Amino acid sequence: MSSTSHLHGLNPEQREAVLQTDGPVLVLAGAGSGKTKMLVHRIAHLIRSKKAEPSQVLAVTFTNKAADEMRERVRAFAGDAAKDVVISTFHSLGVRILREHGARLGLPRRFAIYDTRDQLGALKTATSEIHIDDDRFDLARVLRRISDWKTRGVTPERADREVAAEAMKGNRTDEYDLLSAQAYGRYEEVLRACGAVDFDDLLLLPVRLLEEDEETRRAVWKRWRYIMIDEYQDTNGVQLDMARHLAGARRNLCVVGDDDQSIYAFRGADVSNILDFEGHFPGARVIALEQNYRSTKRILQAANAVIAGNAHRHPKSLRTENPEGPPLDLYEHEDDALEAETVAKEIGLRRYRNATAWKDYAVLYRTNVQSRVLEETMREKNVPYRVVGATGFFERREVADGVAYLRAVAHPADEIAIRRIINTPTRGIGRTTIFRVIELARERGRTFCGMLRRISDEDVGTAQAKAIRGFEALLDRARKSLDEAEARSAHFPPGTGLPPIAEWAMDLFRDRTGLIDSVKEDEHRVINLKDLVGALARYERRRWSEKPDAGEEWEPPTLHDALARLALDSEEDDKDDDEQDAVVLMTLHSAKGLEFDEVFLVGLEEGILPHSRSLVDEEGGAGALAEERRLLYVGITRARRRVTLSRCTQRRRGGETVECLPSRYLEEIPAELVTVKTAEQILTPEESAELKKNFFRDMKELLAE
DNA sequence: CCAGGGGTCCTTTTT
DNA sequence: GGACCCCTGG
Repeated sequence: MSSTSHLHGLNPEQREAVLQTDGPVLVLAGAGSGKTKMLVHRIAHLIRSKKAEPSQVLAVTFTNKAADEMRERVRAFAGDAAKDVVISTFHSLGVRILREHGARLGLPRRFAIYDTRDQLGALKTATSEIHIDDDRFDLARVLRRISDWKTRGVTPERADREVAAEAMKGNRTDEYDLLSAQAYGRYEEVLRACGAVDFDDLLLLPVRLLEEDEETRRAVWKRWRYIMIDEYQDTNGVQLDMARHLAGARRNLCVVGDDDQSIYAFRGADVSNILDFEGHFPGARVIALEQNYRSTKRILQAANAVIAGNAHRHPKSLRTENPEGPPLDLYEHEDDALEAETVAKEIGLRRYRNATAWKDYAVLYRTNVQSRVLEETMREKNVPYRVVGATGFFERREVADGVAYLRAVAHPADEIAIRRIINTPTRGIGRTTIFRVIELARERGRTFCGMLRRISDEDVGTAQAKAIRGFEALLDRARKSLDEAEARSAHFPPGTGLPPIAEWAMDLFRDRTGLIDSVKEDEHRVINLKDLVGALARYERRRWSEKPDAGEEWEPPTLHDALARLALDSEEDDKDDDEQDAVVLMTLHSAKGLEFDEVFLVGLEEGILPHSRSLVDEEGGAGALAEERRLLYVGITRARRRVTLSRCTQRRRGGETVECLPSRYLEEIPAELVTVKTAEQILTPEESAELKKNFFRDMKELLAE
């Protein structure tokens, strides 16, 4: 077999990118240009041409969703030979490196991973300890500042010096800068004392290891010989460093991305990483994928017109051989309730007329709050929908409590988790007692958790001390029974019932802690807790299904590992799998990388898109507006067949009604591509009757099932 | 000292 | 729907 015979089905650009396996390569992949297909072929080519063992190939993505999808497609295309290829997110890769080599940085073998909520808790501990009145400050803002330093690799000492230097020069220093610099160091200490790392650390610490530790470096270079990075335009400074270290002297690095789809500057992503790739990796080949396979000509023209307004871009021009397609629609509504209603009606009508499925339609918005009205209206009109992303499963109070219990058991030093559940359900340990414990811990130079373990009747009241001892005993017993559950889970494949760790968790929530009992008046909350147990069960089964055939190393399922995955994969909750037939609601950010037949882009107004925060220029500068434009570009290019835009002249925000002006980007779309409509035009009385009949029929079908 | 009820404010985008 | 605060009653 010739080594290139499997490349048919690719266009010449894609083929060139696949075959370019030595040295650094930048693939500028326009929207809808089949870049995932190209990556899948590239992986297969590396294996088939015997350039690398499957396990020496590493593909890095940003989201678990993207990793899952690529894994699936690689397996479908290249079969079992490719199952050892490592496809991982940056953060999971970080966990992997830290588990193996983190001890060199003094990290415990089983560290906790803190999400934003936990980070805020840790920051609050940190600021209260240095006697900063936290009421006056928005800690989320302080945290963003700290995170910003971390993603740029700035240490607390350097942050302190920089801020002090600015103040010395008499520059107007933000009091937030001063506070953040002070809090930063203490925040890091709190994390270490809790045996925890935050999301930034998952990138930062592995890079530090790769820089400072020869052994880690050698291990990584030995392990992976061909590196691929998807969505490269979203990398930040630390991720660029990681890319450099992973590639090493071999520089077999292939990055794929589209600078026009860079939408994560707010979390440190730096477009210049992709714009200056040839500077960072001299001698790099640059290949552009400019053929679009996804959208109609009109959609592409509209998208191109919008993005053309941005100055600093890699020049490229997308073309397509797809049909012209219908014009884009633009609705102008009186308010957001009417907007939602029209979207729901339109989808119902079009689905009926075109005999399409609910899941062919997506509604995209700039901010999560916008989903509220849409959800209400969809429910009202019996349109099945699915909200992707935020206010997710893990943010529900009871689920967060459940997870905190799991963490309190798995990580005895995890102060944030323990403080969250020490009095849920209430067991007589109130605020005053907690403050007393914090005070005592400081006086005696102990950690909060250490203090809890040694509390005496004289330290707090007798009743309180008893309650604390009871709580500690509860955790101890839970730890012992977890050991047994993990032992069973390691030795026996899961049967039909709940696997051991999941069963243990169920027992913990139901009997040991009374958590389920405390929420039993709300059926939903009980179900959510059971779903959390279900997530553990799925984890255990998956772990077993990944067990290699013989001899090879395999990590049996553990609660600690399950928690790490849960923390990194917020989508873990889509138990009712992706294939359910429902309209998809999500933010423009979540939509990147996806495609739909029809896309509704709502809220195209000044203040929403572009978002008001990008106008006031906190630290984003002029770049913020360019990023808003890219968001719209991403939104438009998600559609295969049809795009419907809408805006409102009024919108309810909080309690009051505010006036809205059309988004500045709307007038940049050539008028001949757009049909302007008003809500009255969509449905004639006959159509509306037709629609009703349709719903009736659906209901009947549903009941028949 | 603790629990629970009833106000207030707020919400850019995410691993 | 949250997180947070203040108030009341045990």
